[in-house]
Amino acid sequence: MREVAAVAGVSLTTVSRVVNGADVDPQLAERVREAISLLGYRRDLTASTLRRTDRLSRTVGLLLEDVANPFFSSLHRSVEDVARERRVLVFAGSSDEDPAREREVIEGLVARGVDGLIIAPTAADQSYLSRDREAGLAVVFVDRPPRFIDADYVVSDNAAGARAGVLHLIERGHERIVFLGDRPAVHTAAERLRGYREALAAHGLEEIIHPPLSSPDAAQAATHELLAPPDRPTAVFSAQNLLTIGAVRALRALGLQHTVALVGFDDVALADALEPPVTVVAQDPAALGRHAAELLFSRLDGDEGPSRHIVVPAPLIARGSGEIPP
Amino acid sequence: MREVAAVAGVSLTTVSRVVNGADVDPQLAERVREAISLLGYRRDLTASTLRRTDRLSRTVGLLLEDVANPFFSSLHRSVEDVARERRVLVFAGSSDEDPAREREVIEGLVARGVDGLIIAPTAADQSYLSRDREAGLAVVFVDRPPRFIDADYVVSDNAAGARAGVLHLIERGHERIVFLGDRPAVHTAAERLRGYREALAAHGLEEIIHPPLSSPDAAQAATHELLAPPDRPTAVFSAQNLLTIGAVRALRALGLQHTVALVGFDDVALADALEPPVTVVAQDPAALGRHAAELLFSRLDGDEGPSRHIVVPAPLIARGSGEIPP
DNA sequence: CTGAAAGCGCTAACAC
DNA sequence: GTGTTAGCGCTTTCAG
Repeated sequence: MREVAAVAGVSLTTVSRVVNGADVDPQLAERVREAISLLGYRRDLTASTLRRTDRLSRTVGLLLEDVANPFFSSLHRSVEDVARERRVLVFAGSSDEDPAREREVIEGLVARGVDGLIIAPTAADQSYLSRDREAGLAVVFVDRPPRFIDADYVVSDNAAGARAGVLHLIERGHERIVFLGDRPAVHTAAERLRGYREALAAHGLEEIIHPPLSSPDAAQAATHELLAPPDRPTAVFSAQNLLTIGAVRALRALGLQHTVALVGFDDVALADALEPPVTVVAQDPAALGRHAAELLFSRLDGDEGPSRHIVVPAPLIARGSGEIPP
Repeated sequence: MREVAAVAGVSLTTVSRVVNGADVDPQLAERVREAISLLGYRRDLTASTLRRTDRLSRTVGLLLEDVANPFFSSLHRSVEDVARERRVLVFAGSSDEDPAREREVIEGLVARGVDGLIIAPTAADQSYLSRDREAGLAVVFVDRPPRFIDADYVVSDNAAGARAGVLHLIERGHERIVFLGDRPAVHTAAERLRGYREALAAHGLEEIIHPPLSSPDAAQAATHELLAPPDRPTAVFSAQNLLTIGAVRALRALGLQHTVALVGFDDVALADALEPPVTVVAQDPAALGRHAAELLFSRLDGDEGPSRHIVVPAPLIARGSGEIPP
């Protein structure tokens, strides 16, 4: 920048003004631009951030459970799209539902001066962010609400979606419906379990809840074991995309895919091309991400209103597997 | 930091030394640590980066075609895992195969002072990065080699994988094998097309190449149209994960999934649970990402050797759809 | 509209 | 081992 100023024969201030699009004499501005392209100069945004009054880095952090899970990766993409319109870059990271890892990544993000954070929280408490929020950090939670801190969040309507999925089975005559889910310490898992319970309770049916599962393989093994006679359940409700994949594999391996009904929470690629196609309660990860990002940027734009909570519906998509009779 | 120094009754330098783990009198260090936790002080890495001699930000940029494509998102995850071991954070972005967007994102990344870049290139020329590399930026290309610049890269063995996939069909007696692929301007698409051609040429068979496709829907429509009699092809080779999804849907819609053979390049979730299960040439996105990240960090660690090129094999996984006879 | 000077939060040289 | 001083590259007063 010093060189640019020297070549253009102006002061550093003027170069800065040109770069930032402030009012500058057109002739001078032109000279500066020539010098810039001549020298291949590129502004150092790190230094800029350090000095500016607003301290903005045009950078946000996105902490998900796993960037490789299709649900989260499509959420990620929609956040990126909103950020891009504002020339903001996105740090992405995975917590693997490990609270220590969550904190570690977030500390790193904050230390690097991100303007805002979009977090799918897994820790039992996010109050450690309060101080940073007071210091101007914008924070929005997504997929799950935060705990012990009042903040914006965007979630799917997990309980209602699960309830609708299970009622769908009950209405078709199923009475023995097994629930496959993640650890209920996770908000989404707990809510989906609640929906399942409410649906069963409304009809006086008995709960069949498998202990928490966390991978397709575990879900496959669990399904395999649960579907052994006697008293075989007539339907399976799997509360998460990866678990649905395991359940599908097990049903197929047992040759029961046309016998035992299946409804999954969260859509899965190719679910519509399976035999039978899989009925799901479809989340809208792109909408979750978009809303979260828009909320975040509205805060960065100065919106100081009370915290906002958006609930995105999760509609049932009947495709076949959920319509198998008992 | 000034406050910390004041509270602990030491100089700024000492605080800096404690934070950076340099040699400090244990008693003083303890006082400093107390002051730090009392004040909730967190080092500003932006300022640190600006001042240090090595100018390292412990930050890298990852530019993919689309962070939401399962192939790229799992590559992303493995890059994150390698970076995490070094406490390096990852910016992720999508180019959508748009060269202008590629440059735009990369400029943003460089302006923010990333230490290195992992790029799945789509532009016709990456030589614009030369200057930054001379200035110490580490750059590794992944999925596709760079153009007009000599640099490290990690790719799948696209041609050999495609050749093996097509030969697999030929060996089973297929003579009319259609190719569905992306624009051949993209390296991967061109290589896979080459593999297809070589396999056919070796057996004197005629090429049936559909014009470039870029979405599952387009692939579905194309497949639908191609499979109309007369002269219906007896096998389909789809050269990309999203295109395979479209092809599967079309075959199913036509009721031809057990009649027309299908081999896809790149694995797809639930491919093994389809009816019939889909035979694929499986890429290893995690290995691509891991190698790329390790290469990048070895450069950042000072490796100045000649550029290295890693080719990851893409083995065929026979599952059923590729073994349907003509 | 332009320039000189101060300083963002930190680390590096150097002296003590 | 520790403190003092200078300065990374930029933006922001404040004078002109």
